[in-house]
Amino acid sequence: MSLRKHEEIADSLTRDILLGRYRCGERLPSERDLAGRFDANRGAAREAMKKLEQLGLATIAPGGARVAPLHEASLDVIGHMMALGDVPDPDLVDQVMEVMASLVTVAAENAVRRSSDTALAAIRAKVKPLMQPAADRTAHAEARLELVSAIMEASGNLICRLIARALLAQFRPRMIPLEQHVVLDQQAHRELARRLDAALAERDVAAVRDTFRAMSAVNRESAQRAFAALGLNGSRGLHAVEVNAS
Amino acid sequence: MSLRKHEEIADSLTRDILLGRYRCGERLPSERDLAGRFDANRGAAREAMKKLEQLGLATIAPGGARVAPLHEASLDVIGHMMALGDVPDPDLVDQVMEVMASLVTVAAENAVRRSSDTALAAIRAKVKPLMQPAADRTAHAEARLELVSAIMEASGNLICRLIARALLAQFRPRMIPLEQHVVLDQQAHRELARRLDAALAERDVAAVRDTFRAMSAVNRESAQRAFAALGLNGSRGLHAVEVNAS
DNA sequence: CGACCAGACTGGTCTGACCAATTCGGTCAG
DNA sequence: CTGACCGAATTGGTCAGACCAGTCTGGTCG
Repeated sequence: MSLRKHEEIADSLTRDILLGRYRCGERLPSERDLAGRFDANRGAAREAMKKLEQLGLATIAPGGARVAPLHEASLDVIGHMMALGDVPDPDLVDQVMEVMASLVTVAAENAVRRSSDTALAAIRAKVKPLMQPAADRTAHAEARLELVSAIMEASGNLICRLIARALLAQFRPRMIPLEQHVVLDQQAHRELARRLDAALAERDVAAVRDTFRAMSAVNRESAQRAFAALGLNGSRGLHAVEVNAS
Repeated sequence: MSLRKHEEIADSLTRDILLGRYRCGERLPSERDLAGRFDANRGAAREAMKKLEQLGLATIAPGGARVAPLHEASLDVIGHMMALGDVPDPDLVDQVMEVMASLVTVAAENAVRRSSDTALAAIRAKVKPLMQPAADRTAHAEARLELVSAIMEASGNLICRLIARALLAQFRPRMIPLEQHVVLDQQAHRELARRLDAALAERDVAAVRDTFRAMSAVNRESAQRAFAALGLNGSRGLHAVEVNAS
């Protein structure tokens, strides 16, 4: 058990809430109660509760802490939601990829409009590896991520960067167990990369947008195929974690 | 001074970091030092540092805490960034509105595709008020927000909802001082609302997308006009808060 | 049956202390 | 003079115990 006490408590409570063992609005155990139950200091229990509040899973007030509605949680909960099972929920993964695609498109439009020629050339350099047959799966994924990072950086939109970073930080580690089942349509991807490169060269905003949209569709489909290969069809777990109003 | 000690310390440090008084990578004062400087308990200083770490503004490790690169911060920093001056930075506001527009579009596409007829009718009911001359400014803004909320809820994309909620929670309060200077092109907006209503009725995804894009353009322009009315042209403060790599 | 009140309970804060790891300074060998 | 090296001071991490103000609960009284 390398986890510190407050992490142990926080993880346990997080799981319990996300799995619906506490209903929304219900009272959570008191700090002293938790401290006793986990054989820990009250400070540890307190820190755990703070963590839960930071995640937006609980509102903590004098008199007692209560479970908050899930739709008021922080963005950081999705990492915990994806960690509930040994494999993340397919629907959730698709939602993350959808939002990521949208953000990348926004960033790309800005990058195309605002970047200097040299900055644009740097981005195109990141596209190059995607136009050639990939050495292996992870190398290809790595190249795609580098392209996304470059575009985010060049976009000049800090909000975009922050959200994308937060999403990827929670998303990537949870996708590792799936990586070996992802079969990307390399040929289609190479063709799209070529189109993207051309669109960037001409600073054709509409073409860049459309190409990214197509790319994201390919990625999302391949991810869902990976889930299917594991015998998981969509719409599975998100219903258990009901998004109920207060 | 109704602020508690740890809030006072955290706010002070947050300002100092965001204003660049501490460089990225630089060491922050120790907890004991802060406690002495603010005449507070070490627990208060500790809590303040925790808050900074939660904001992603600092990485805190045994041996000392250091300032983290801004682009690795949490989404919650933008609220603090917008609170740096008496009026938020125009560029930052535009970035937030751009991302929001993108998210709303994504949500709307999903809502159109996935909603039941009754749910879609509920959304169209939120569009109705926007098709008529608004009673006053705030009522119109309120109506737009309700529409966005309804679309987010109907989208079924939890990530979208969480991000939009987090953004709006930080965005709205900071825009209050600007509200009186915002002059929205009511006629154009009514026309767009009509187009949106028609597109929703026909479940025309492309039309919905285009209409939202146009709406967001109108909103962004009117916001920037409000800044111009205050004598603030774009590109002002974000350069002071340089986004420097580690 | 409802209003009300006291006591138990809760989170918020403070004090003071100890530990392990990291920093930082000076020291000493090359 | 430079470098490695080592120990003391400092740092964050944790713990224990205590008090306060506000909330909540359960029983009592009208």
